[in-house]
Amino acid sequence: MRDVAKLAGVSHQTVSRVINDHPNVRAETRERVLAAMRSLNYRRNLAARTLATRESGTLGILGFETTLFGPESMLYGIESAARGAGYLVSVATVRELAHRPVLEAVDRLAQHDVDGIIAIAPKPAVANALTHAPAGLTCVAVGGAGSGADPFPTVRVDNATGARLATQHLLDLGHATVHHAAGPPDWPEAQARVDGWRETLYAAGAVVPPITPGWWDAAAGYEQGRRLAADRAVTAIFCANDRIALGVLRALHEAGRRVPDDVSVVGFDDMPDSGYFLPPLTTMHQDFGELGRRALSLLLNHMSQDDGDGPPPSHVLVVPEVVLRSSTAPAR
Amino acid sequence: MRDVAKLAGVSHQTVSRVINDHPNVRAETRERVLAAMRSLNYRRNLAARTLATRESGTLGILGFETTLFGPESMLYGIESAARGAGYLVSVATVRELAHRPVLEAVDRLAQHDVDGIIAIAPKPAVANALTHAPAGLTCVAVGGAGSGADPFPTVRVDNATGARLATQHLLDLGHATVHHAAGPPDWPEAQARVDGWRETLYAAGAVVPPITPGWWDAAAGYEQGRRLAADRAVTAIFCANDRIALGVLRALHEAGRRVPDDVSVVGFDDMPDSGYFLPPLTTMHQDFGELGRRALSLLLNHMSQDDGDGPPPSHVLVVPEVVLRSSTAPAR
DNA sequence: TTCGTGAGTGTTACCGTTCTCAACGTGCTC
DNA sequence: GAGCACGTTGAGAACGGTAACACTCACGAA
Repeated sequence: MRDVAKLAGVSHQTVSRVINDHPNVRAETRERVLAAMRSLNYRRNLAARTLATRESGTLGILGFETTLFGPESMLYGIESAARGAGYLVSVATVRELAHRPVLEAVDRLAQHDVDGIIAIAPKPAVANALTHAPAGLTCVAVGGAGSGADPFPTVRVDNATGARLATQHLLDLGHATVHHAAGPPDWPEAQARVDGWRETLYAAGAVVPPITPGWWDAAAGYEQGRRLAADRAVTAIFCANDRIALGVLRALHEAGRRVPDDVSVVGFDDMPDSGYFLPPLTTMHQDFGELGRRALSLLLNHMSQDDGDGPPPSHVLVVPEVVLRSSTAPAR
Repeated sequence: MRDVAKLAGVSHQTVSRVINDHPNVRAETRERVLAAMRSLNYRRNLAARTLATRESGTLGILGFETTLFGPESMLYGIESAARGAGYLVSVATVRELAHRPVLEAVDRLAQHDVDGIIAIAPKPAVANALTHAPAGLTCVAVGGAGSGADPFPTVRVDNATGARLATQHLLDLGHATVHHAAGPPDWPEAQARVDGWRETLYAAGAVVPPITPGWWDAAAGYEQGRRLAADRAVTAIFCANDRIALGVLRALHEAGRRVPDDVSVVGFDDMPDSGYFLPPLTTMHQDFGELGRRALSLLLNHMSQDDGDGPPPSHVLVVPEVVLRSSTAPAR
């Protein structure tokens, strides 16, 4: 920077002003400085800037170390949006969604002076830990299913509504009731899907079948599918996600129950290849990339106005949509 | 830091020495400093350290903005290993695997003073761009299929061998020949799989069926599957990855050709739920997390010895393994 | 004419580390 | 007992920017 200043015949401060688009610089001077910068191939040193301003131009993403489809695809949405806003993203993952590890991850990010954090927070432990983040560090939580009164902005999927839509779709097809292949009971998103499903059945005066605790993958879905396939009364199944649905489909197939002729199946997520399951899966579409972008814009919003207490945190709720394919059919 | 020094009754320099585990500090002094640090809840400012040392404690990952399974799951392997080594990872993604965007992404990372870069480099454009990275910035490429003589370290999957194993497995089952549902022809990894497949057929004296250009997803697999299903001579198909295999399975099913009774199918990748396809997919297992860890350790290795020209770059080659499930059976 | 005002620019301090080098014991060797 | 190496410590200068403030003009109003 000193070299640039010398070459342009100005002070380093003027160079700084040019870099930061300060208005009070004569156009001719600015040109001279820009020319000098070009000819010296000057690049501003971000570390020095960070030291002086306490702003790093970096955003932190707090992730969950696993191969769940949702969290992964969100990363790209966030990253590309962040790039557009001039930020780089750093990732810190936790192996376990517990208080301590999450705090440590936040700490790692804070130590690197991130300007804000987007936390993938599918379980309350993450959100709780977030409230203990250093003051002045803006956080946004995405995922999970909170009270809607969290002390920080959130972006969430309206899982209950999604589940209602899925269940109603099956009821509308004439099924007497709808069974549910549930996710892990300690995940609020899974619980919200159970709630939406159950409410819809109540409202329709349908029997509410029992559920068993599960997990998000096909293996767990297969287990549940075996249970459900054994019961000839089952004609419609709403699965907590597409991977579970994949397992359920296999179990039904092995039991000789045809989909959708004998049993209708609905998934949740609309992951990339669910249109190629056997049969192609009717499911609830979620746009995770969009979710990430929304989270980012929320974060930037709150970062810019975090002086004082500011307005109450915003809460974005995204409603999934039904994607009709071939795994559902009218009850016979 | 000044406060810590004052409280401990030493100079700031001594505090710095304690932080950096400099040997020449009296044990008693060190204790005093550590106590002061604890009581003041001192945290070293990384930006200042970066400014002084030009080392940021951050590693860059150059990714590809898409939902391909491999690249995604590598991230977690890298991140957790990096964490263990005391690094944070920053991610820069490109939308397009071309020269310019890749250079820009490298540039973004360089501007944030990353100490090294792991580039997901499935296509040569990435590797080429990497050679133009700023001098002194250590890079490692993972993926793709280079000459084995790249100027930087690489971690690669031995796709040709994987394809050979898959093809041989099908030949060993008694199939006269093996058809191939290929990936995109301009991706070296896809090409290597074609090569391995073709060589194996040659060696066995089997007919080499024609292939058509494809893509990595189930939709493309479905297209290829329809073509192959129409040909009653097809009894064995080696798919360039599991997603393609999913599409192929659907196409075969719709054509009334049973798997594995009429046709055997093998995939590549062993993605999480391929054991729950209909039928469960025999495939080539790749451990992407491990790939990421290998890449990281290679990077750290080369970073520590990058003074001078150092030794020639290492090249790691990982061989995939056959995972036998139910989509293959002896020819009838 | 005189003074205030605001645009344009420079000067100096400061952000929180590490690096370089000098200074001070202390114990050992000769 | 003098000289010397070495372990221990400190003072000051980087590192490369930004912030705060002072200064110089040109211009318009009093």
